[in-house]
Amino acid sequence: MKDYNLVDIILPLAIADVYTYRIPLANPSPLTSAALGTADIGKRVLVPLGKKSIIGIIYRPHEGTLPKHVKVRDVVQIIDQTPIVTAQQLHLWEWLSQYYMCTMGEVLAAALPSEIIDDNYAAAICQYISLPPTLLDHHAQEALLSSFGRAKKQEQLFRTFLDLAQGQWQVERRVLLESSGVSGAILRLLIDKGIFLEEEHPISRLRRYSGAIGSPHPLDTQQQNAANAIRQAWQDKNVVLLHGVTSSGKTEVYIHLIEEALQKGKQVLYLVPEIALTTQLTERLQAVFGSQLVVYHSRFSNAERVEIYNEVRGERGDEKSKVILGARSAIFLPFRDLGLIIVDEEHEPSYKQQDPAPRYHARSTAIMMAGWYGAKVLLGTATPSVESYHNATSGKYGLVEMKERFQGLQLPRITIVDLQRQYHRKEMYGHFSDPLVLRMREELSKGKQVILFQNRRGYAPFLQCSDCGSVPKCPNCDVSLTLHKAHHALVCHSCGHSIVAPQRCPSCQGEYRTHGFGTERLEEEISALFPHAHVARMDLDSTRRKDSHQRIIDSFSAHKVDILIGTQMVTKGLHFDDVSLVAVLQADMLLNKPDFRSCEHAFHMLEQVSGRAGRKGDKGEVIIQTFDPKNPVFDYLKKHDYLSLYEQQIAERQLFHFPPFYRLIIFTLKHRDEQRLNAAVTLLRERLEQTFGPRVSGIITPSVARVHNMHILQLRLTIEATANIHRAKSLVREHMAYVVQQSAAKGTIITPDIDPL
DNA sequence: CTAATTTTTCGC
DNA sequence: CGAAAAATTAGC
Repeated sequence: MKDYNLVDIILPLAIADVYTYRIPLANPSPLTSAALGTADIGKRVLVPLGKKSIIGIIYRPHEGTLPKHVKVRDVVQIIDQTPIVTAQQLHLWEWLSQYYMCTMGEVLAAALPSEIIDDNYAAAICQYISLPPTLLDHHAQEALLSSFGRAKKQEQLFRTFLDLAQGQWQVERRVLLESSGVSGAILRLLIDKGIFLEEEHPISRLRRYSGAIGSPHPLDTQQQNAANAIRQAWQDKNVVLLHGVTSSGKTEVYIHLIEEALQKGKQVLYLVPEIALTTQLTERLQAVFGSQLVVYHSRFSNAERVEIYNEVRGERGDEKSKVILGARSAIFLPFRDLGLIIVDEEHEPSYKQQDPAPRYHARSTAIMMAGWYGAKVLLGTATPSVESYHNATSGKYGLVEMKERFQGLQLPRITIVDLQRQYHRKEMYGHFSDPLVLRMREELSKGKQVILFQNRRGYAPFLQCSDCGSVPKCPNCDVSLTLHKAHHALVCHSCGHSIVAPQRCPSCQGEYRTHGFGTERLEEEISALFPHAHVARMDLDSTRRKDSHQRIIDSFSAHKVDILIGTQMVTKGLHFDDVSLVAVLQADMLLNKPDFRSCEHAFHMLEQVSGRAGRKGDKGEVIIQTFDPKNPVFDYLKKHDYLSLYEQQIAERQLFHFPPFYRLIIFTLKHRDEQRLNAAVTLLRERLEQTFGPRVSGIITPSVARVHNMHILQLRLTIEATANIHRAKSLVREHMAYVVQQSAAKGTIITPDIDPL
């Protein structure tokens, strides 16, 4: 007769499998019976691991036999009264670890705020002092005051309480002691006498909106039609793609659909690519949903994340936390009644987590979740990803279009400037072409604002000695160092390594010349060209400090700044009424990436930037400077013709075996030692080729072939979309396991990236 | 992830 | 040659 149960525990570590532990049943000692509740799935447990103890999650009862060499140990403690991870969450974790080829532990570590896993989980407590019911009456209080007699301190304490209580009959303990100046011992005495009651309340660290709540704006005809079409499409499809041009008023459509989900008692998950960049959206949602809205992203403090986690999990009927606005990691929250998931700006690459595993795509994951929860998904964007548009036109998703800008706003006029011609004719001021300078002058003199976009930070991407031609490189990575003039530094944008910028070439004493330009350089040129304009720069360097990002936006919004220079950051959903001109200083970097998505990405980004131009009244203008004016992307952009771009892209994707017709897996192999790396990549290629034949690429040298002193090589596996992907992945797993076992390849780190961007 | 164990490197 | 540093592996 066995006196224990075996359970599989997920540990928050990168270990390949779940570990099995025993839950003792018979003859519990007083200690263990107190520590061991029922071992339900989803509860946290404290288990021994090596010499230490660690918290994990009960995953399932263990089935089958264990390998001989493992000696099963006992669970130390079952931590929770009720499970903190729902069955649906565990299902999600399972799917993620299978699909994206990572361990359950890696998913767990990403899914739960670390404070839930670290033992220090208790909510912060605030102690309040209140009165027993018998003393709530005024006469009873007077009678008590006169009975204090010689006990002056006690009387003083009680009077202070009455002053501070102000009808609430509740004062924070700390406040009462400080303002009465009485010692804690006196307070304890009165509590023991039954004159005061002591209560503990958890303090909330959530900054919950408490301002006025308004109703949603009424929808115009186009918005009304869109909302109806979406409802209609949801009748027989789970996912609808809402393709609406910039400022067609998609947000109000979302708001109406969210309201409907809330009325059915459902929760709503509203995903955005970067929560820090969406103050305007947050404010709008708060104005409608008030305290029902919570904002969640991974940069919140752990305490806040734990609190949101618990509230989302809260019991049915709880009026709070019904709408969760979050970045991609919000998919991990313990929803009870998820009815709607909105994926705003669905084309944004930041929905895919890149570096630490799990390398998941929040859009794909949201669509899977919707199936399990019986929820609906709305993908919204002005520039759909080729994948989503393909799914929509092929009938897998519903498709709803909004083609007019809200209140009859016009789409901006787009002008392409040929840089080669401009340089040839010497019609350039630094990096500004004549036509651009001219248009900036005109707009600034009219009191309008200008946004300049350059997707590169720093002063110059590299220096070169004019005598010997040497270029300062990062000692740890295969990249040149970027000059940051303000800090007199050369910085590696790959690993962050930074050195003092040398005045002259250390080997030949030659002078350095700068090559290329970043936002910092533009800022310098602008102040020479427009000495009277107020200029601000928004990039990673100027927004390091907390709130500095918001401060730049606020001052630009308040028109304290005339010209805003920035990287990608300025392209994201901000609305400024006075911006009449947006310029892209050099589009070529976007176009010339060796990547099958570069054309699509360039279109997304340039279309998003253009969306910043022209709000009220006039038609806005966008000037794009490029050395490649004949690139077809510009024709699509000029006409705001997404459809033609899509048709051209999808044809190319089919022709060259790319998604959505084929699935990709990219293997990145890293090793400090180049020889071992070469051995490993050759081995892996051989093995893969045995089962996948010509679907395996040649060895790929990435554009940065060494980072942090690790050499990097890649392989790409191209699998037909119709193939059995589970079978393929299990073969891939075998090959990877085999290669890292071989002594010639020892120490190679192989990371598979499923559906790479 | 941490701790223990094995391998490599390095200084005298 | 032995100590110190780095790499590797086990943990249920």
